[in-house]
Amino acid sequence: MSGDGVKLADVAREAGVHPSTVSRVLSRPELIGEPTRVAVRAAIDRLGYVPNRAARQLAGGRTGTIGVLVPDITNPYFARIVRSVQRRCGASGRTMLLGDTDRRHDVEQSSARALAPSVDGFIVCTPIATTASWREIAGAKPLVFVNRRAAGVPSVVVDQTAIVELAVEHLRELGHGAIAVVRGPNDYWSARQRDRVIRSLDGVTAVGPVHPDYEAGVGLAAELLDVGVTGVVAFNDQQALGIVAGVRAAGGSVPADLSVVGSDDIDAAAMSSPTLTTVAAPMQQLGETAFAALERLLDGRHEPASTTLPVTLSIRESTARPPRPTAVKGTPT
Amino acid sequence: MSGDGVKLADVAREAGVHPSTVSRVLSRPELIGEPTRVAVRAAIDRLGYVPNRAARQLAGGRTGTIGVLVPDITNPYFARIVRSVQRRCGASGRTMLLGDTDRRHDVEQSSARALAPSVDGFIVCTPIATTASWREIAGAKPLVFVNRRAAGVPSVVVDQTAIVELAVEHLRELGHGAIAVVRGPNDYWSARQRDRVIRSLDGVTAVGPVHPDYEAGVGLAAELLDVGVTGVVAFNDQQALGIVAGVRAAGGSVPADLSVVGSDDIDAAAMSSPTLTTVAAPMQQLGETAFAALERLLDGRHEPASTTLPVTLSIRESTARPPRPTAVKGTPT
DNA sequence: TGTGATCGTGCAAGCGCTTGCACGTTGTCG
DNA sequence: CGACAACGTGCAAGCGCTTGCACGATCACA
Repeated sequence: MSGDGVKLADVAREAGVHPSTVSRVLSRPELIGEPTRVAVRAAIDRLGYVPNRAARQLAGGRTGTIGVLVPDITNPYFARIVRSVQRRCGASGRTMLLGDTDRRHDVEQSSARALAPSVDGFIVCTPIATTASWREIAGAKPLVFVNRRAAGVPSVVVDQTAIVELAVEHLRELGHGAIAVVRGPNDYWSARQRDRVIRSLDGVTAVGPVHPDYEAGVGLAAELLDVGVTGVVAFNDQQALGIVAGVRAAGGSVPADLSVVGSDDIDAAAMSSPTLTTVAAPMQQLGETAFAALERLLDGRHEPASTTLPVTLSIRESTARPPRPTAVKGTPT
Repeated sequence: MSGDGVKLADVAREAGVHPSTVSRVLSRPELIGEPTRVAVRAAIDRLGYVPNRAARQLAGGRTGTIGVLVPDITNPYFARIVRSVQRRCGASGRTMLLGDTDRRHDVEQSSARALAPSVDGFIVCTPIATTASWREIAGAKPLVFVNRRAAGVPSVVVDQTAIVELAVEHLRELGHGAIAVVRGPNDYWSARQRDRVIRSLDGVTAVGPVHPDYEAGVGLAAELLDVGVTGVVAFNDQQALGIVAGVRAAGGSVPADLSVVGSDDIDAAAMSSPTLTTVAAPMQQLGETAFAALERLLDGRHEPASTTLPVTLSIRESTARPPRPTAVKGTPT
């Protein structure tokens, strides 16, 4: 009821024990005898005691807080990750400090540095594949990367290979022969992964690099139509939606003139028209896995392992058979 | 460069002054003589000193952190607000603690309580219009409401009246006579505001209450078509997009058969097809204004003022002239 | 019944910083 | 030229909690 302003000492007095005993009931209950423990617990919620984080951190060194860095919280992809991390935090009594780096690479580093003293560890979502300066931070504080791998740093990524393969395979099955895959920015880790796959695929045209957003997608549509492909795999859903809009603006239609596959499966993919066929990324799982990995690090179980999460194809309306089945584009024999 | 592990005392030694002097250079520089101040500042960035938040909070009482509570961070509306608050925080050297309440009203209260000891104040975004228990919290910690008003608590809201009026007016100008306005959930503050306006408008049918999301919008479409309205004002953009999809699913078309106006202007509104005419809410400004209000509170300038932010109509493709201009629906005279 | 191991709790020293107070210097005025 | 006011800086007492250590009680075993 009261709740605020109650401190450890008050609880101790109420329970008739020493403050340190109360402290231990909270942090290492197994050390305290059953009856005392019960009494202290009773006193705690009778008084509505909430530990003072600052004091706890100062004394104990641990903050009970983890920092999450994302390039842009308004991007539903990251918002989903953040939400799942936040939930996990709540469930384990931690709090989450969010840092939106505004897509600026330099901001990432500086906000990491600024947050560092107030967090136990970081979950860093950044598409950009620079590693050097992160090592310094990762060395000092536990750190988990999301969606980008770096030797020696634990990370959770989405299977970029599968994204491209699933999408292309789907288009092929529909009968598409001339397929384009849009490349992402050169400095994206995921883009590099995909590039590798794209190169390994026959009869697939790489387009770009193109920025993974709606506007860029719109701008891309005309080119795609010109090139004469009948199916395209966008870098993400926003871009895919842009392509759809661009095709329409150019007087074409999706999927009649061009089949479009997105990537991620953000909410808007199911809300668009036509609804977007896309390779769904397990964003919630990304967050949860990253959180679990970080917790393990915090518990001292060092294991800079990297997890790759699978993706699934979500078939909707933006893909269909090509105007007329084209022959597989390849080197004429 | 080193940076971490450097403490006040180190800086003091480096600069050849007493720790308290360094502390004052940081918090109340005007008390310190010019030369000393300069020397200390130099020492600070030579060593890359970053103050320890926990210690600072424990000693000073202030946390330098503000808590932001939102119902759902994956909702772009709130994401935008959060981002703008976060930016302001960064600019003023504070940090932001994000609490996603998962749309659960009970979670709001408990996470507020849990966060309370580690923040200087709150920005609370909650559509639900319960006040009682918040008073307790607001009494203890500075608090600013976003998008809901409550006597005695400073708040920043969007002009709900204008939303409905602008939208209806726009439809009328296009020649619509039979206009429906979708009501929001009864416990939303904004819904109650809008209800008042709706009632005051002649020839406007209130529909609902209907939940403000995509699915609900889809479900609503058939009913709207049946009722015979030619224009509808949705509660928000997600719902509007749902209505568009629902109309299409029912074999109709937007805006040919039904003009749809959304509210908020989330990114998806411009990315949908047809693009959505909507009443744009200044989400960034919402966040900034709330932040400014909270800062003023923190500075002791008590002023439980309430700000109402204006909205603007964004005309796009989802509204057009009705099939054929209908007579204004009203009581036959 | 004596001895040592085991368990439960108290004790007190900080964690890194802020801040009211005291003290020594200058500068100012009569 | 003495008294007094700024002014600038040092001093030290905490803020609320954690934790290594010490200590008394209890128990098992010989």
